[in-house]
Amino acid sequence: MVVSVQNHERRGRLLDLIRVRGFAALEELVRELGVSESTVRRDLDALEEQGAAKRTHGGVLYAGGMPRLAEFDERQPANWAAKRAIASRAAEVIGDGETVLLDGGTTTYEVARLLVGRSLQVVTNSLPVANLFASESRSDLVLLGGYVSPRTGVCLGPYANELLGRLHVTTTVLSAAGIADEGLFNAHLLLAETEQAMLRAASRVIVVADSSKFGKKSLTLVAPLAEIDAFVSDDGLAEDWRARITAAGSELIVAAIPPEAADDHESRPSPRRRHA
Amino acid sequence: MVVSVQNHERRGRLLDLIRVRGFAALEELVRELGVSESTVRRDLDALEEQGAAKRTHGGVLYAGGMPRLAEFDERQPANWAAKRAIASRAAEVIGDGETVLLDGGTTTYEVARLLVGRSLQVVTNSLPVANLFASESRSDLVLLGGYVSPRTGVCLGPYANELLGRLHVTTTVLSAAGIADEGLFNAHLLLAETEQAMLRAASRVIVVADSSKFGKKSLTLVAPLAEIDAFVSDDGLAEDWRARITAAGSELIVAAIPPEAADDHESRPSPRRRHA
DNA sequence: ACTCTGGTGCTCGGGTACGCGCATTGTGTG
DNA sequence: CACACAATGCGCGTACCCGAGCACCAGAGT
Repeated sequence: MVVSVQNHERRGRLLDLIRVRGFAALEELVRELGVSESTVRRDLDALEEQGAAKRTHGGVLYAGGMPRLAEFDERQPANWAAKRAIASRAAEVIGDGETVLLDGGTTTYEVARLLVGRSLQVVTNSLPVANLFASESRSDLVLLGGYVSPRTGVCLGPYANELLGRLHVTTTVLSAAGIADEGLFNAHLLLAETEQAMLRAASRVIVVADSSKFGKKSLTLVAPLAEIDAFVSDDGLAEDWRARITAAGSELIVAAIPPEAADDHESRPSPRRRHA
Repeated sequence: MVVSVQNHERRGRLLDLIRVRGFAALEELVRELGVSESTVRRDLDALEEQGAAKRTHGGVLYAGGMPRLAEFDERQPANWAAKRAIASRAAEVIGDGETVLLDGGTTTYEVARLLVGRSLQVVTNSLPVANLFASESRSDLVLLGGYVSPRTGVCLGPYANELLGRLHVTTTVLSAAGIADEGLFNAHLLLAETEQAMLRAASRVIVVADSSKFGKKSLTLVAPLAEIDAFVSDDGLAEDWRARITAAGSELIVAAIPPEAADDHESRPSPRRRHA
């Protein structure tokens, strides 16, 4: 049983197309491979049987791809609405040409998404964030090295801290697991050290955290409130916390969770009704 | 257009499901959201109009995805068959529990894919390779930092080299742009320095290169042949080159390019059998 | 209490992808 | 030279998905 080399060659090209695009319609595969629809269909069946691809109606999805990080999978949609609103405001205060240091975390990841395509120098310890900028020619990317935490995909450890000690950035965007009177809290001991190094490396420090983080403590203290130049949160933030932030000498930026089509929305019972 | 609260809430959950899975069938969305098919369809239309998702026949694809690296997009399918065969053999000679240093490049990426799930300590300067291991709990991952090359997605520069100087690994898997009598060649000057550091850090150095690389030179010399412990290539390698490799004191492993569908069986991502 | 409007679910006609079977072609073999 | 086998392409019946239209329901405004 000798399978012709063209067969094998074509399936290689096929899997390559799927692999590169992540998803491909059956029609375009027919066009690009120059064979009939039936043949592509059969190849796709074979590939699916091998587990290399997953068929869908009208196309095929690459399966042998990259696994996903736990933290990004467990994301809660309600929080995500706030995160996106916060990220939008945070991205506004970053100017073109700046050198930006981006922390790990889901909120900073949203900030990073909005910064893609801008003319920036980006420094990060987060693998997901780095992926966003890796192929972006408009911005330079510096990645901190070190041990990579499997759950969050951030680089930790002495190497990252050491490299940070020799860098300077205009703005650091930090995330936090909790914000209390004592200051910023984080759940990871090594990460706290790295974030402290991030603080020292920056002229301006911005903390992005949705309102649920305020009043919570976590494993370890990262920095007192006074060391933070600006907080960005959502409009669910309690009044007393707004006062405490400004009392600590930090700027407070409150993002409005989009009332309508911008995206999903959960709190605020009745924003406005246009029919008067 | 003002949308109700439940509407937003549901669309948020919807987009979140899509975001996490990358792709979702319409049927499962109906089941998990507990609404009718029509409603899901309408939501999907809205989401597509916002550019957040892309509809396909029978499902929906997340659109806010990650851009892809140039080098991996331009991959030639013919070479890829050889690369996969080579990677399969290279992965065999790496034992469980080893500390492996993986270079950037498409061939080493294939090696990395086969190593996912094995019990290993992985060190790499390649962002795509790091992504493979990032969420893998069975193996530890250390990422070299530094400036990230937009085209290839590898970390370069003095920081990466410096960190390498303090590491030791059992096996380094290197790629090469060309292999001539003088030794290994590479197209990138900074990368050559990093690869030299990789050589020094390892007890054993394996070079993976398809047969087309032999006899070619590139921009800069990385290392003489004698410093390489083993070469892994495909059976298209000319006889005189096989002789030259062994004459230089290096082991030569020749992978048979599967004449049939065999390569699909052997180099499947899933099985982690070892016949070493 | 009435109405108006936006949201939801159901249904139906149309289109399209799917799977299967068959004819054809090219290649290796006796 | 004849045969077998694999692979491809085409055609057809079927099932599924899609879009539009319509009826029902719930809440806000009058």
